[in-house]
Amino acid sequence: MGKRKKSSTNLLNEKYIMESCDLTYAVCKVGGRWKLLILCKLENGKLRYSELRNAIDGITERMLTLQLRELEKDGLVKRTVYAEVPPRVDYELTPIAIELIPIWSKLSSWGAKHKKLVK
Amino acid sequence: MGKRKKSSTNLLNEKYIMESCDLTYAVCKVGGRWKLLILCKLENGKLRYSELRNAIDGITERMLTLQLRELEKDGLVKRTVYAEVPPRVDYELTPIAIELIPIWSKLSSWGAKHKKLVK
DNA sequence: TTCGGTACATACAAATTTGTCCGTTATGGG
DNA sequence: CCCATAACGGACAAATTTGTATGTACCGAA
Repeated sequence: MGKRKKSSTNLLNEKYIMESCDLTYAVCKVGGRWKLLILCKLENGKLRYSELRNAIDGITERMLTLQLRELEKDGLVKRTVYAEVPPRVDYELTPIAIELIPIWSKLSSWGAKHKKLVK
Repeated sequence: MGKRKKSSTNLLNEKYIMESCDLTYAVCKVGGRWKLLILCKLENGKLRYSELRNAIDGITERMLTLQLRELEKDGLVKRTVYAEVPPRVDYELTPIAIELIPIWSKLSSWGAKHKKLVK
C-alpha cells in the first residue's frame, strides 16, 4: 500500500505463492480490508466517490482512495473523471470483476453457513 | 496471530466488516498468507505435518503451525494426534471446508483468466 | 473576498502479520 | 547414556497494512 521493500523474504514469498497458486492469486486481488465491501456496493452500477464513502460505514477517505487505486490498477474497477467543478468521479466494475459476482454469491452463502456453524 | 489489542479502531473495523458482509467474512477465513496453499494440499486427503511442510516450498514451521492452528480454530481442518513417539499428527479438511472446493475451482479459474488479462 | 464542496495527497503513527532463531519433549536405537 | 526425530512453542525483529490529522486545487456562490 505504501512502498514495499524489494526482495524481503516476505515479498518473495508472496510473489512465489501468487505465481504458484491461482486461487491465492485471486483471493489476494480482493484481499484488502475494504475491497470486497467496495466491490459489493458497485454491484448495482456506478457510484461516485462520495457515495461510496457514505455507503461504507467506518471507512476513511484515505482507505477508500487507496483501495480504489489498487482495484483500478488490478483492473477490477474503472474510474471516470468528469471535468467539472467541484470535481466528480465515478467508479464501476469492469467486465472481469462482473464475472466474479456469481462466485461471490456462492462464497457469501458459504460464509453465512459457516458463521452459523461456529456459533 | 499474536495477541490483538481489544478495541483498536483496526480491530473494531474488522469486526464490523465481518459481521456486515458474509463475503468478506468468508474471504477472511482463508486470508492468511499460506492458508489456501495448505487447504489445497489437503484436497486429496489427509497429510501429516511434515508432509505439508515439504509440500509447501518456503513455509517455515512456525508459519505452518500458526496457520494450521487458525484453520483448526475456524473449523476448516481437523487435527488428529497419534500417541506415538516420535509424534505423528495429521490434518484433513472438515466437511464445511470440503464444501468450499467447487467454489475454489471457479475462483481459481477466474484467477488464471485475470492473470492472463493483466499481462 | 472569504467560503464551501469534491476528491483526493502526504506525513506520521499505531496495529498487525510474517519471518528468524532457538528451545522442548519423549523414546527407541546404538 | 547419548542422540536423532516429529511437531511444535516462545522471544524477538522486520515488513506491511491500517488509521489519524492536516492540506491542496478548483470555481461559483454569498
